Amino acid sequence: MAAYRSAFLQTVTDRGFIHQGTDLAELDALMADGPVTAYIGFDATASSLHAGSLTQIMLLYWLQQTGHRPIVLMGGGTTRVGDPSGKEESRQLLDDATIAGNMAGIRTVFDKFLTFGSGPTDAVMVNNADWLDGLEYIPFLRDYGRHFTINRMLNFESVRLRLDRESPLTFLEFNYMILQAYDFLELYRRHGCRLQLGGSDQWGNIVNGIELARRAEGVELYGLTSPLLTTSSGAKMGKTAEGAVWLNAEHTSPYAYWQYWRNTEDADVGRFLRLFTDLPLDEIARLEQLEGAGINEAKKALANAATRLCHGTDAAAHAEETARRTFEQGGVGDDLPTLDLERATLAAGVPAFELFRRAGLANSNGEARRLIRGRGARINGGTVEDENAPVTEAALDDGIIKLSAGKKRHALVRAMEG
RNA sequence: GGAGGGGUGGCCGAGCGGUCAAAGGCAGCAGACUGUAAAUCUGCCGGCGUAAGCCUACGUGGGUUCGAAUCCUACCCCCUCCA
Repeated sequence: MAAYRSAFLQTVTDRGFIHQGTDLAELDALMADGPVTAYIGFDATASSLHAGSLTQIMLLYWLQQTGHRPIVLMGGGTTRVGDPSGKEESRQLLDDATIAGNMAGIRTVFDKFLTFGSGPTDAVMVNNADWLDGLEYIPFLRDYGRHFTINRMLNFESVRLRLDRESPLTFLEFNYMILQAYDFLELYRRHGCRLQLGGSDQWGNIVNGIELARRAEGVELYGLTSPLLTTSSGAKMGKTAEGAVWLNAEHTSPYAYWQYWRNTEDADVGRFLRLFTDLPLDEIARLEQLEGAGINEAKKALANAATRLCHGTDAAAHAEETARRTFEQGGVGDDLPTLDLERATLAAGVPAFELFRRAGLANSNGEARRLIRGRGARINGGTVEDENAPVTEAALDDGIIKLSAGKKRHALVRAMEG
């Protein structure tokens, strides 16, 4: 592995973030020399980001930590176009209000990982709608269209994929890559941005931007991509039963987030520690050595560190404590999802299946029934035998009832006065 | 514009007048085994209902029929070939 002079390149290389890059030696010299401004583009198709974007977020995190300036580029303009991306269907177009709302949500995620401001290494968030919306067709074609040859664009993987499958690729989508290249140029002009980071699927777009800047401005820009991640068993990052693992507490609670990382597959622990935590590499090397059941220590360290970055020290400690009490002591922790019931309701009795549904451990009464019939449901640790049996205050143990669906999913029921 | 093929449950994909809430696979949930892991094996896997049963569902709207995912018809969308 090459040794770099710049802390950034050294760090991200050591941690496994780098898939490929342009002219790494030159970039290294540039970054060793002083703060460099770099960006990653995110689209505004959802109101938050999920764990699948974490690699990119961590790249920006390390960028800032090593003394450079991150730009978070929101694709407010390009979100309305849609990346070809090899998918069969063109992406659905969103309206402006939705996009604006999504951007605000995403900003709150980045606030956890980056320091925003106006200092030399403070992060900024910009919206490409700021320059894309005002583009005029003819001048744009004349000034920039000349730099793109169809011959080359047809060779990009995202395009070729669609053409090979003879799946229609609209001109709208085809333009996405031009607009994205233009983003890089524009960020260079406005913010002196020299580097674009992104997933390996963005390589073509990044190179396009570099190419365009060279022709239009005679300037050398750089690009780095990170590998596309899957878990060792091939699943996409950041997906679970409930869907995506979100990075904001409203969508995915810190406890659920902690659990996600705690349940990492053995084979992924080392890799994830390097990518998704800020733990020092020698500490990670030690954790990686653990074998058998000992590897659970490493998974806890992973969960703690990842949750701390995303939700803060307190939330991480809470989540860990809840997990400890719940799993290691068979007890309860206060971060567990909780259903509050009025005392009178509970006194009257609630059928077991209904209670499981209301506590969020089943999505429908039928699912709750099946869970119970399959002997996967427990109340205070005891298997529920009768799906219809009413659960009353008699089940209250120290003021709460602990419901479990399987070994991992737990919830609490509390009685409230009134 | 002409000719042909197709739109089925979260996804893929069978079914082509009743026995179809719809084969099979994937994903998911639960059980066993474990270490809150993976792999493996087993069960479950539209909604409501204790149940009988009812409701919703096979692109959309009409229709034929005792009965339609299956037949007819109009419309929408996708694909292939020809111009």
